[in-house]
Amino acid sequence: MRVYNTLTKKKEDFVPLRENKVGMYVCGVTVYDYCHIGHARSILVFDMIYRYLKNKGYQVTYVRNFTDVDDKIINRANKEGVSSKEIAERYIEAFYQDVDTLGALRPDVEPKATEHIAEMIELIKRLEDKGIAYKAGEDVYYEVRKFPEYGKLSGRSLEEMMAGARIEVDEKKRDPLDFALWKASKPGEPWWESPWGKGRPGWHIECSAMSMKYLGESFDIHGGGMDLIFPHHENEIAQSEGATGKPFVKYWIHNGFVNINKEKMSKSLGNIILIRDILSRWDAEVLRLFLLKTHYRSPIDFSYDLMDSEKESLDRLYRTKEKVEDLLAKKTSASADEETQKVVESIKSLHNSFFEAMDDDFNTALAVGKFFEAAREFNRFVDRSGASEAQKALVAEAMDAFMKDVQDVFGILQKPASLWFAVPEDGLPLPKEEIEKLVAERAQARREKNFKKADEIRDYLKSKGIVLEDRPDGTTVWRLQG
RNA sequence: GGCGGCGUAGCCAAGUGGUAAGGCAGGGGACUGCAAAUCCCUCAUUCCCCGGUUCGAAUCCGGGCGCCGCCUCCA
Repeated sequence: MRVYNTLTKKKEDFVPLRENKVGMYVCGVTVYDYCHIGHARSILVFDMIYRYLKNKGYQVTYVRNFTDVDDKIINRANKEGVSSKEIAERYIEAFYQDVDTLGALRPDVEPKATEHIAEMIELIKRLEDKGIAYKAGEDVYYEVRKFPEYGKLSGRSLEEMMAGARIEVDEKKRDPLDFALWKASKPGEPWWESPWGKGRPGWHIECSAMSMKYLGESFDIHGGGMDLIFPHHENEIAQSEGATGKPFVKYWIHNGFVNINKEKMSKSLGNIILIRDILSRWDAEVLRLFLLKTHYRSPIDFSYDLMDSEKESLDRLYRTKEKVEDLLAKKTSASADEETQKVVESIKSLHNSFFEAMDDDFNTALAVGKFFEAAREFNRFVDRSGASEAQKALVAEAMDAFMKDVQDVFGILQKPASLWFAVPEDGLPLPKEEIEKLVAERAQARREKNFKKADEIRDYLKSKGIVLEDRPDGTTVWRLQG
């Protein structure tokens, strides 16, 4: 398996530090508001990576934190006149609602910053002892000039950054790029006792402290959105390696951004789309497929139209799944004849290509394409050949094996097809009884060759948004349009 | 100003030296009483433009145009 490493700017062979074990840390969210589509991408990209590593047999320890002490939380709390704790708890709960609906697997550990203050203080003390951190007033800063490799992740030198610095010069800092490890708390802010007085941690130190606590001083994968490369991850490296003298992370993985109409989503542009808004309109699997069809490092442009067309794609895969389910239900023991064998081999070969694509830096777009090709092979055999049900079932088994991995790794096609196509009991354009009565009437009319009446009924239902599908066995199924 | 990315069909998108995956939409056909679904064919002689390297380039090099991100909180 090869993985693109932000640190080296190259694809590298993936070799975990400890055989068969993978430690993975992903920067979670600051809990001061509802999560948006950008968070969803990061969550789902790393969910896919976590799922794939497990699927390949690695023993993965996945850690994702909550930043529950931060300026933005404090501001929100003050604005609402409640405690920071209350804000954090509220949005942690909202976060869980969102990720659960998205079908993202829970990480193995989900540490909160406020529960690891002691570890952070410990780490800051280590840096202080080494002379890398300095106290300035009640604050403690990291002295970037003491870490010669500062800038290695983001690919810039201190000199370049100094030249282009738009950072306001803080009198207390020795250097404008120095960053806070510990901040003295102002009145009304949460605080903890520390060797430097009452205060709270800087943002970057929590990830160094928590990742090393749960994964060790050196671990395999650290991920997050592209925007975290600088300064957050750069500072994490400086803190961790500065303290331990050991390489912090082997592979840095960063996902691309979600844009709205080619523009970055931002509060100031007012183009934020929340996860919960999307999930009220589409099933989470539609969003997953939408994201999967673009490589995780590329920017992706979100739009409702694109989601609609992705829904069409998924429906198609579910129709295929429906046929697989039906065939497996009545499977019999038979050995494959020559034609069947050919199709089975072809599907297996595509199944294999799926893994090859995934092994190449998680090329989900290619991998999804392979599954669509297999679906076509399967449909062609099942709907067109004169093969027996037993032979078709053998092909369905090969397709099912492929689909199991797609479900496992991509988190799509997880429902029974009947559930996917199930119509809601309420909110139907017509009462369910009436629809079924009309469908039965039409069936009668068709038996009597009264096609005029049959078509009238079908057109009427169509005008109400109900589509009929006559099966070869004489039955008729109905579905809601799009 | 510094650093980085991108530009492939109507739309989305994979492909980084060997002759353009896949999906959505569209057109034609098979199937069907007619449809729907499914399948087949079709839909980029060409990958932003101009030069160059090469037997061979969407892929490498040089120049240009356009879009975007980071350098400040940010997934």
